[in-house]
Amino acid sequence: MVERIVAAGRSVLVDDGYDAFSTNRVAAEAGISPGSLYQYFPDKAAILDVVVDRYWERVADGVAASLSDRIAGIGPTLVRDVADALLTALESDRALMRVVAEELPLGRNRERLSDLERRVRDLSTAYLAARPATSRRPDPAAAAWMIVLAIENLAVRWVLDRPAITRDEFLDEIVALVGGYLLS
Amino acid sequence: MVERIVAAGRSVLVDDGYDAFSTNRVAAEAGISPGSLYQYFPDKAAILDVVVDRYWERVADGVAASLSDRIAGIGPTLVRDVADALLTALESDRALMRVVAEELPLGRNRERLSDLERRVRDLSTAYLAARPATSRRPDPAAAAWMIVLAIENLAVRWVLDRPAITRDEFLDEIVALVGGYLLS
Amino acid sequence: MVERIVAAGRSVLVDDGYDAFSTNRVAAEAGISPGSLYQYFPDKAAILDVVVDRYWERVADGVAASLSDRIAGIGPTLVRDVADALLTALESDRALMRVVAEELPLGRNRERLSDLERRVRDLSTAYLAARPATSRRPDPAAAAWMIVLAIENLAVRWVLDRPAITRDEFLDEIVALVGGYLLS
Amino acid sequence: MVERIVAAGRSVLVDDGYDAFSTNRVAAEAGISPGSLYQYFPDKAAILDVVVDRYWERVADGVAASLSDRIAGIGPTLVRDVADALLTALESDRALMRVVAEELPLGRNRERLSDLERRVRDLSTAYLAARPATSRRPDPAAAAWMIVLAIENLAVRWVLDRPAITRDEFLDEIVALVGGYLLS
DNA sequence: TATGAATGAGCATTCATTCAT
DNA sequence: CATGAATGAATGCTCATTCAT
Repeated sequence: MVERIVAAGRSVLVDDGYDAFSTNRVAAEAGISPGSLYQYFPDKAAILDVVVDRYWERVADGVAASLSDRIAGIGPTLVRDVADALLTALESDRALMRVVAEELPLGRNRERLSDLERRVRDLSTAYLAARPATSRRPDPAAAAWMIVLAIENLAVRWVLDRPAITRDEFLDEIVALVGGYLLS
Repeated sequence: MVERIVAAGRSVLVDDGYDAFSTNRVAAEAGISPGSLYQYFPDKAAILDVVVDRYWERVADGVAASLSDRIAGIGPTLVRDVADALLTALESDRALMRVVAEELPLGRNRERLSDLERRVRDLSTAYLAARPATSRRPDPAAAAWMIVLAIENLAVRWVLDRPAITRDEFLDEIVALVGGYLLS
Repeated sequence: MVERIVAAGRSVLVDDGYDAFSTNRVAAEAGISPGSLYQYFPDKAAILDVVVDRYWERVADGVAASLSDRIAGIGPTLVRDVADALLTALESDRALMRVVAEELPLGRNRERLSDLERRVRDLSTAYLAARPATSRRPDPAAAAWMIVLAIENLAVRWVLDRPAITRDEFLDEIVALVGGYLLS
Repeated sequence: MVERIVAAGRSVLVDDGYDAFSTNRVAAEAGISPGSLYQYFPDKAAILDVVVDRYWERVADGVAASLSDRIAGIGPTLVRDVADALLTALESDRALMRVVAEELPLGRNRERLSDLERRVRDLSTAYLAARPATSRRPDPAAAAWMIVLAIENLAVRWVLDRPAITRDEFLDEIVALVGGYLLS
């Protein structure tokens, strides 16, 4: 039932936009009564949160999977593969992403997003600290912070804005950005 | 009077948040009657737009000033100076920035922000195209797109998240990021 | 509940006039909250329409009943009986009629009223066409139009203005008006 | 200046309808400031009243002229001529009449209209009382009341509804209506 | 006299939430 | 559990009127 409501929430968000995301609308879409919503969620914001969380969770899972794949045998394509995974995850539901990224107050995304960022950042920090040869940056934590946010944001914008760069070119640029940064 | 209303709008936004940004609340803050708002603005959104526009305008002006200062005698500190200017501009009203960046639907920021991005991007593209020596990146437009968005977002996040990096360190990292990228 | 609202609407109209017919006023009179109005009516106009329609419906029903009673055995008192029925129906809620006729934009009454007029006119036209002996008027449709409007308006004005003519005298005059007209 | 305002009021009424008849709109149309309206009229209703009064005054004048023309040498075409004059007067500003008759609360027309009705009714009563031969109706005042209202309303409706009767036919019917009535 | 900015009570309408059934 | 009618505070906005200039 929670599933039903969350799915309805996603539909409303994608089909009608954030402004139409009212409890009545979601309940109607879910085929239940407005009152029933409150048996499963404390308030409207909680429904939205779950819908949004689910999205970022999916993204985080995609990236994490790629990361743990790679962590075993770290290779020269680590960055590219992670960025690739991020792009793939982001694109998995572009309709929802558009609404989430453009119509929702950013704050609503923050907590989930911070989790993802923190996870990847911690991993990166550890990686950089463990392999001094890969980086000339003085502060591994700072470097990880820079890299993670830069990649995340560029990936989001690339998906959203569809600039005149192909996916492969974009990944090349990401690799260049990270590689050049670490070694300079 | 427009000033009074805009100032009141900023106050409400900063003090009470986006959800409290109602016409009555703004009018009360401005010490005028709700009806008077409509002598100067066609509707509520227009007030908000001006408040937000003013902020981004200030940011854009700061960056543009730094850019035109530097363009005369381009030196090795171009990137650092621009990033510095951006940070300074962003920090000029951090309270407002927090609300603008976290509570407002991103879409509302987009137009103004896109202007700024485009201006800086075009300038950067031209710069890169004119001085092939500064960059090994194959596509100047793509490189400019990468750099501008990366700097912008990192700067915003640095101001917002106040991570454990000093301002100077952060600027160093930005310089390293851009420099390393262009030369790799 | 629809009944409750319509009754409240009538009360407000009768007691406080058209200008006081606000959704809040009607809701208060009905002892419900403003929001509840919208569970049963799409907007304020719809409430007013029902109140007014109900009145004219009652009038139409009264006249129609008298008409179908009489149509079986048409007699010399047809006109008098119909006018009598009209008067009775009109008088059934004189307080409401006053507001409906004097404070409402005529346009709002027109549709309902036109229905009633058309029904009676069509019946009259058929009657006159079928019995040439009853009328020397060349055009039955035109004659029916004249008669119906004349009676309707005179009846409304008699009820509203309460002139110095008794009900019976008034009905006599109506009979004379119609009778004289048809035979001249 | 009063003229200017009244003319502006008429324009607004005719061009934009009763709902658009706001003090600001009228002032703008008159090319003056809203405040100046109140130098010449106590309130909005007063402006509307004058606009409407002017219309009915013109109608009354037209009818009165025809009446006094005819009163000298009364002839068999009295009724027809008066009805003709009424029609002409009514049609003199059909655009305004439409708004006045369909969008305005009837009450607003009443006073002026009552004047006209009373004048014609009194004249008719006197006429009928003075010439018993012209009427078999027992009560001249009642007969005058009937006739005046019937003609007035039929004329208004004829102008408004434009039914399938020519002007001449309509006048014939009016004559038949009145003539038949008085002699029956 | 003329102005027009300022007023502010009032309006129709929405919607997250509750609770009796 | 589920319902959905009922809620009512809150919203954005209007406009007849005033009054300092």
